This record gives sequence, structure tokens and C-alpha cells, in this order.
Amino acid sequence: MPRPLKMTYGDQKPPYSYISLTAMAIIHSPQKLLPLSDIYRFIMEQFPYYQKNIQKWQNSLRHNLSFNDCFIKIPRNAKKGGKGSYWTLHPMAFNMFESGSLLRRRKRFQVKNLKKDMSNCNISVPRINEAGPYLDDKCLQIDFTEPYMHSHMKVADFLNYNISSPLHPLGVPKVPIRPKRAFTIENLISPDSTCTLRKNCVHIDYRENEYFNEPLNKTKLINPYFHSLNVLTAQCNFYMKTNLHNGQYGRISCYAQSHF
DNA sequence: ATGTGTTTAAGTCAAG
DNA sequence: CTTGACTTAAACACAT
Repeated sequence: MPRPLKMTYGDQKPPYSYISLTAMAIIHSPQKLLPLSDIYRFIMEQFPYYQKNIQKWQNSLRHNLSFNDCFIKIPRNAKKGGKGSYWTLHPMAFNMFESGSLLRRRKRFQVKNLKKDMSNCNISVPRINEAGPYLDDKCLQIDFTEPYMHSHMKVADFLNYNISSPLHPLGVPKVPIRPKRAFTIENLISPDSTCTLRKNCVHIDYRENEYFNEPLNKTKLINPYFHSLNVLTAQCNFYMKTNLHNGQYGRISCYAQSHF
């Protein structure tokens, strides 16, 4: 994980909202999702102001996570244990701070009929050990087909599903790497100049590829592909009912944010 | 007991 | 001035 530079506000209160601070922490994390405790840690490390009155601001931050549609809760892997869930940004909220400003947003990010908790959503994944065939370096498609054709489970169960082999049958895929940039607010919230966001596609960012280069038995995660798929499926699942015209089932393309 | 998450409510502040 | 984004506080439920 890249080591961020210390912000320079000292004991002064930084001019960022709790939403901004939380989004910063999530965006900066390798997998774009963090447990609450890591969000706290990030903010305290970057902004010494928040090393005081911890109970107060952490309460406010939790309020913001619950209240704001831009934050989505993803269940933990139950086998690993631990309190709470992971939090991520809604895919469409990654650029909610327009024109480089992390201060007040022009408009609150809201989604109709938002499901914040993915645990009990149904998901259908065909041939799970072969799921996610990489069409090329940057595009991954997952079929969400009718349940009777394939295995059908809740997202929470899916996250606990034990896969013994990598999802990609041909080994490590070539993952596009984002050029290293300085850790500044502007860089955090600005999109890559070369990125293309395709309408109606779930946006997945593979810019951090350190896990992919580690041998499986050394990585902290059970299976890096699986872990990415966790995020992917949670986000896909979120989109299923809104973006697929036939309701619940269909195919979703997931594009990496990279050079097209 | 403690951490996490939800909800309500009242207040501050800035943009329009 | 009004509206809405945001902060702060607090009560409560639930999980570990």
C-alpha cells in the first residue's frame, strides 16, 4: 500500500467534511473498501486534529456512513471474523466531488431504492471456479443467470465460499497499472486522464495490483481474484435491478479504469 | 463491555 | 431569506 504523505494541517481542523475524509480513506485503500477501524486510523494518521475528541468525531463519522447513500456496506468474510462490515463508495460516487473540491458538494449523492446492506441479496454465479473470464486485459464479464441454471446464493454466503484455485484459469492476468502519482487531494479525486467510464457498466478499479504479483501462499488474502470479486459482485449486485432491463438477471461488463 | 450501525433531532453554515 | 449540505449530540439495537 502506498504510504501517503502527511497532510499539513497540524492541530488545525482540516477543511474537509466527514464524507470527504471517509471517501479519501476508501479511495486510498488498495481494494477501495475498508472496515470502520481502518477509516478511523487513516483519518487520525493523516490529520492529527482527529487524535483528540475521538468519541465525538467517530460518532459523527458513523452517522455519515449510515446516513449517506454514497457509502455502501459490504459484509465481512464470516470465517475471518471481526466486528462490523467493510465500507466502500458507491461506484457512481467516486467522482462526487467535482472540480477538485472536497468541501461542500453541490448536491447530496442519493440513489433511489438503495440497498446499503448486500448481505441478503441473491446472486447467481455460474461455474464459480471459472467465473470472470477476462475478455482482455481490462474487461471482465460475469454472468448473472437464472438461479436454476447455476449455483444460487446470498452475497453473504458467496463471500464465504471457499475457492481453491484462482478464478483466472490461465494464471495471473495482465492488470493495467495506474501510473504512480503523489498523494494529494487533487490526485485522489481526479480521474485518470485516459480513463473511460462506460455508461451502464460497473466501474471497477484495478489500479493497485500489488496482490496480483505476490505468490498466493504469501498474500494476506486467501485469493486475490476472489477478493476483487467480492467487491465486484457486491457492486454488480447493487446494479442488477436498476441497470438490467430484464430485472434480476443478465450479463454485466466490468471495465477497469485504464487506457482504452 | 465495547465496537458498530441506525435513526432522530437540532443547530451551523454557505450557496443561490 | 430560504434551502439544503453538513455537524453535533444522543438514544438505541445489535454483534463480538
